[in-house]
Amino acid sequence: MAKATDRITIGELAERTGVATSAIRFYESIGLLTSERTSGNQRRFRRDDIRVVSVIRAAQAVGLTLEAVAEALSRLPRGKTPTVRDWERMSRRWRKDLDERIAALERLRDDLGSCIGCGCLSLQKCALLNAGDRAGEFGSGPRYLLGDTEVDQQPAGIGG
Amino acid sequence: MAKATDRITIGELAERTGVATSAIRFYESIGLLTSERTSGNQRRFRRDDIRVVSVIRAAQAVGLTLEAVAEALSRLPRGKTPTVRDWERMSRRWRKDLDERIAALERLRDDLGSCIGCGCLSLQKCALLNAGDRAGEFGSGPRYLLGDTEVDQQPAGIGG
DNA sequence: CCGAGACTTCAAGTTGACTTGAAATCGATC
DNA sequence: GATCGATTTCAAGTCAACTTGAAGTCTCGG
Repeated sequence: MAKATDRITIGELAERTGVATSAIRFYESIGLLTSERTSGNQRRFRRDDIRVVSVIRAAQAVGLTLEAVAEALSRLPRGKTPTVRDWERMSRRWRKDLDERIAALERLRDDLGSCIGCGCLSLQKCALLNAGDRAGEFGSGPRYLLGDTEVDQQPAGIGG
Repeated sequence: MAKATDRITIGELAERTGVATSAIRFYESIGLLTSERTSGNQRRFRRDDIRVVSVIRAAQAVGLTLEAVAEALSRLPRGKTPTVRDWERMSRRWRKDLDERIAALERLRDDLGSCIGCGCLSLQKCALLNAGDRAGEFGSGPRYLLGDTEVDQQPAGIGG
């Protein structure tokens, strides 16, 4: 599989994946993709890279950073395109992240719900607001809301 | 309520909310908070602002941008601290966002699940990967994975 | 063999939510 | 009234994930 004539241009890869060429170059620059060059220095990707790019986007959709994707891809045999088995392994791992992320949001939703239900804004029990008011005692803000799961949400401040 | 002696310094507000003073100044700079000044030009916040900051953080935890928070706060009577009723209104609205966000992630999880279950990586049916391979026909990438809900995920590129 | 359009590199810009640093001033305490 | 930590302003830096622009080169259909 993957004959030499199978090579595609960056434009084709972009079209097939719906990802901008600039993004693809960026992915290559950080090592998520590799390519060969024509005699005229133009990139030629393998058809399989369509799948790699799709995997990257899927991972991002799950909420993973490109760094995490790189980590996952680096576990594959050198430069190999993910196979069915590889994909299964990855998606299983990513699913765990997804589940945790969903759980965190549901936790938050429930907190919101109890807030609405009990009118606890008076700062006695409100799970959301109380975090701020207890900070004086505990020395930490509402951060716990961001989930202590290993989903590697930003460490302290919300926006990196 | 809110006597003149009730004013707190930025440091105190920071400590009580677990938010850095620089972040608080930033919030004020974009109009999320207001303060008065001492004769020596130092900020003095109202005790109530602890709650405002907590609301800001809670909103962020729900996934809202500061712009959205500003929008929500601007609906309050001029410069008023959110009351129980205000908070209920806000949290109800935010909950809708939360629900949509959760739904999007669950959709994604289910797609992942069917992928894992059916070994469809061969690009026949995989909801995640197929998006990339069908792009040639539809002219759009795996973007639908990012959710078409009004949750205002980034429009096209993932990282704005 | 030519021209249009795809491709190249590299630096700089973008967005959101802040943080960091410098240099100066304030204010509470001894 | 000195001291020292807290506070001030403002510009610039950070981070992720790209995008944009400029200026030049390649490729392919006719």
